[in-house]
Amino acid sequence: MSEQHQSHGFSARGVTGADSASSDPRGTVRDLPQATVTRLATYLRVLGVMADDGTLIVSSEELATASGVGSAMLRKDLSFLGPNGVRGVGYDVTRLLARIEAALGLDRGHRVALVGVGNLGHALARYGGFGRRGFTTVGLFDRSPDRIGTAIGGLTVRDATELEQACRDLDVTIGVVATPDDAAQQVCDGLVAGGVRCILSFASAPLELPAHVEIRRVDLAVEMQVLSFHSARKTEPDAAQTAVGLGGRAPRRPARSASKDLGSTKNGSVIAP
Amino acid sequence: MSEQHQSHGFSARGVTGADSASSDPRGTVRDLPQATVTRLATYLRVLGVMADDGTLIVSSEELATASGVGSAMLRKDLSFLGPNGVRGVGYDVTRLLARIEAALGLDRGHRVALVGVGNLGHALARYGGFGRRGFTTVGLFDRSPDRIGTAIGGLTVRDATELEQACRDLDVTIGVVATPDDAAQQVCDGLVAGGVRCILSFASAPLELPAHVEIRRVDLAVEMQVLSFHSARKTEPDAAQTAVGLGGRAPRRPARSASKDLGSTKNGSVIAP
DNA sequence: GTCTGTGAAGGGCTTCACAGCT
DNA sequence: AGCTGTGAAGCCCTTCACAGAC
Repeated sequence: MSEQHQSHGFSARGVTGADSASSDPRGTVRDLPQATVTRLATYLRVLGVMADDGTLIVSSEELATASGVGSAMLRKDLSFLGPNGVRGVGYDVTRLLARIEAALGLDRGHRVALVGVGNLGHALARYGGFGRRGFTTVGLFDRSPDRIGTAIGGLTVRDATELEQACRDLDVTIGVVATPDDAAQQVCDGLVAGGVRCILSFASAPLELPAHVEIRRVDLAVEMQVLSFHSARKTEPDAAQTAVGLGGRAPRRPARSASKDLGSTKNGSVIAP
Repeated sequence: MSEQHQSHGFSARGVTGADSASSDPRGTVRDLPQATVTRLATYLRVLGVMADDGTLIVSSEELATASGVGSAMLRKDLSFLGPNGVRGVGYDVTRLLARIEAALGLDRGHRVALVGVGNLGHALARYGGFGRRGFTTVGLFDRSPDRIGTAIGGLTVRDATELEQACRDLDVTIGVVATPDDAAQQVCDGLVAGGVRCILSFASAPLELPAHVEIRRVDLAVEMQVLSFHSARKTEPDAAQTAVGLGGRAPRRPARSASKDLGSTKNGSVIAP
């Protein structure tokens, strides 16, 4: 429906749909590159610290450095949200913060259901991180009789068989799966049946879901194995490399997230400079 | 140094260094695309299940489907390890498993130090996932007097001030940071000083490290916020979409990892089909 | 005939470099 | 003069389609 507008420098394949291009008068934005979405969350965090410090204005260079990206990429990321800065000056910290929050939909508040309160799930339930920035945990579920009925962080663990109905009743928007692999698919099915369309899974099992459900997986085993590869690439080399690594007291380099959808460091190379 | 060899269809920018191209007679492989490394870990898991089931031969189509990727991509990924299959037949499960394990350096065994045994760290310490597949947790550290001296999963929590020396003594190859943000940089410095060159961080603070240190970050807040964006993109739309979502009982779609370095689903689009 | 291995085409993301506003 | 916003170039990755081995 409607017409392409194509107001930005990219092609038309972002992460939204329907109309493409810019942002409507209010906060919502249409069509952001996947990689940009991931980084916006990073900028948000840095901006939060700056706001707390009382910083009022920040330049793309400063914010980029603090976020561990290049200033050009930062500017392009922000440009997808429409004009956000003042040329010759910089960005208004508070305004930019609000702009990104709106773009990520954090201003609507999210209701989170957590399934599986074993080792990891229990830690997540008590983890404050979910509570902040617009996320509220509204339900805990497990299938173990030992855990059902126990209280964690103010919530009582419910029977996983109630999951579907509870998701509807509680109006859950995001489901977090922290169960063993063998239960993950079934749990996801329950979440989806309950109307949940966004899932964060810590199970390593591959999951099948309807196309309209968005899933993100965090697999610790994969992360460790990727590191293992890089470790191997540093331990056994045919010499030459440590020479470089030590020669000039290698300059510090900002860290890039592993969970980003794209380009960890930026180029994929990890060889000595 | 040395010469480029360029035996594969890609350009010369993989993730290793020194010589490029193929694999030496033994297991080690030089120059893999970052994205391929991440997926190899996924294949490994699926192959493990198949091996346990007694499957002897698997085709690229089968393995790809079970891993949630396209068969062409799977074949290209595997081709970086050299010839692994038999044309007209498929891949020998056991052999491929061993090949990937060797390529990821999992056959050397890794010694892991975990710093921060609070909420999340405690769960990770007890999490069996690290223990399997060649990873051995050899040290737990924290700076809280309440935790130092306690035992978790057979290990005693040590004072974080001992970190640097302990990393040397224990020959730690991978450090896991599960501390609060304000301690993360200091902990990383300690790990690096102790000779650790691969770090997995759960802190959301950006970290600065020497260029020869590989870091991967898992940031739960970022994951949640990315989901928030997608949730917003599904909740408020201008109609038209639910129609599609329900119309044909949307076919199941394999899940892609969030923690991959590249292309979650493959295209970045999340609009209705 | 079947299935692997791979050049070539296509797409998305990042980097560069500069136009444009203050 | 300074800094943002952005076309264009380049890079890396994915997908296609087929040559090649069994």
